[in-house]
Amino acid sequence: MPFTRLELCVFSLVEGELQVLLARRAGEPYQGRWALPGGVLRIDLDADLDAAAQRVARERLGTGLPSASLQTAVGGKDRDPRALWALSVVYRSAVLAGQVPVTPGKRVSELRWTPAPQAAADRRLAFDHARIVAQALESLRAEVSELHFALGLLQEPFTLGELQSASEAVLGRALDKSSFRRRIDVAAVVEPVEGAMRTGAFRPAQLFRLA
Amino acid sequence: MPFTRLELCVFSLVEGELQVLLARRAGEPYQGRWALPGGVLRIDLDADLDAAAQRVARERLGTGLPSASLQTAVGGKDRDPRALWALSVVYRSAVLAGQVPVTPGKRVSELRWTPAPQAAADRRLAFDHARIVAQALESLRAEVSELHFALGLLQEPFTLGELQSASEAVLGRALDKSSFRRRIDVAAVVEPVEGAMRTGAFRPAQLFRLA
DNA sequence: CCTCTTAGTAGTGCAACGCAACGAAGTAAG
DNA sequence: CTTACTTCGTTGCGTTGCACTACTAAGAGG
Repeated sequence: MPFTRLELCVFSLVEGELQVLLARRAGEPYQGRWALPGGVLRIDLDADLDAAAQRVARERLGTGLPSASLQTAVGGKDRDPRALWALSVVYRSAVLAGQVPVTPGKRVSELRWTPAPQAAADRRLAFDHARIVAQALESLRAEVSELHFALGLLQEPFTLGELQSASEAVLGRALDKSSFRRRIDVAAVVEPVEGAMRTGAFRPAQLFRLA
Repeated sequence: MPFTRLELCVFSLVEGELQVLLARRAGEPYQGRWALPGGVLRIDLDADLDAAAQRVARERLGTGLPSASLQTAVGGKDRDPRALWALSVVYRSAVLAGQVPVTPGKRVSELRWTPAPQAAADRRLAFDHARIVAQALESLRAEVSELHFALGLLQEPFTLGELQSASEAVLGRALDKSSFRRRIDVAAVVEPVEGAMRTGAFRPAQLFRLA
């Protein structure tokens, strides 16, 4: 049986930019290096993979991740110095950076938000985690392109302007306002919150929630 | 460490229909029932997950699967009577039914091609394999919709008519000829084999291969 | 009242798609 | 040889979808 781990790829919008959560490793191997938060699979504690992801999140980040979902699996020799053979199940999640209080837990000395494209290309990341981030980022972008919004990236209710800004941050490019609204409309992915408006400096905007 | 297996979801076009390969189980558990061919992960034999998929294919089906690729992973309690906790890595592949000589190997008493939508809904399949087939079918259809053709489903060279028929068999619906050819053209996914034509009962057709 | 900024809505032109029809190239039958 | 039939491959056309531009709407602040 291989050494079996679970890694978390947690995305968030921090300062209007898509960032991924990295953990500084408190112990060997790769002590002091940045890596995805993760832990070993515990068949005595976890009912299934989803439960394992929640447990690992609580242990490493001090919080659960309601929107976590299975991303992929990687496995092979020489992936981890602790074992001849290592298998990693990768979970992906999107959270509100301000809302979810991530605090360094067991085996983590520090947590940091890093711009996602930068982390995906960072060769200094421990293990093969840069490749894992790259793949998760690609998959997140594909979903946002198809208007399957990552629940958790935005707080409900939200305005269409906020939804568009979030999509642009994920995709890394500007979108056309009118096209975006038309696609949102035909896809019927959001519904207006009757009577609720976001008031601010300028014209109030209709608030929406996911349908 | 969990009990770690690898399952194979092998698709093919048999009699113009998309079918999936099922294996009748020779031993317990679920003896005599139909299931996806699979086997335990062997860290002493496999360099990585891809290599493990090839080894399992050779042991159970008597042949390798050049086009196999990772599909997903499932894990949890009570998935397999042999262990408290079982983790399955799922591989997906597409092959030419006639070309690949599948023969029942170790722990398999019989092999059978079953229409994919039927297998995906068959509650009599062992373990949670019906759900796995359903998910793999959905993913295969998404790829064919985007003209990322499953290499292996067709023998090269092929005619555009054959490619369209194969796509229709996977998707389970008819496609428009001129639209299909236009999309193939702009995507530049195939190139003509100069001078090679398929002769048959009627007008010969240009042969193509993947670009 | 005017200006600034953001919210939201047309209009417009191009590209893609579905549908249908047509000529081309071969076989098969009379 | 002529005709019918089948598949291959292309073309034309109406409709739909999409991106881009430009416009109006609504509130804040001077």
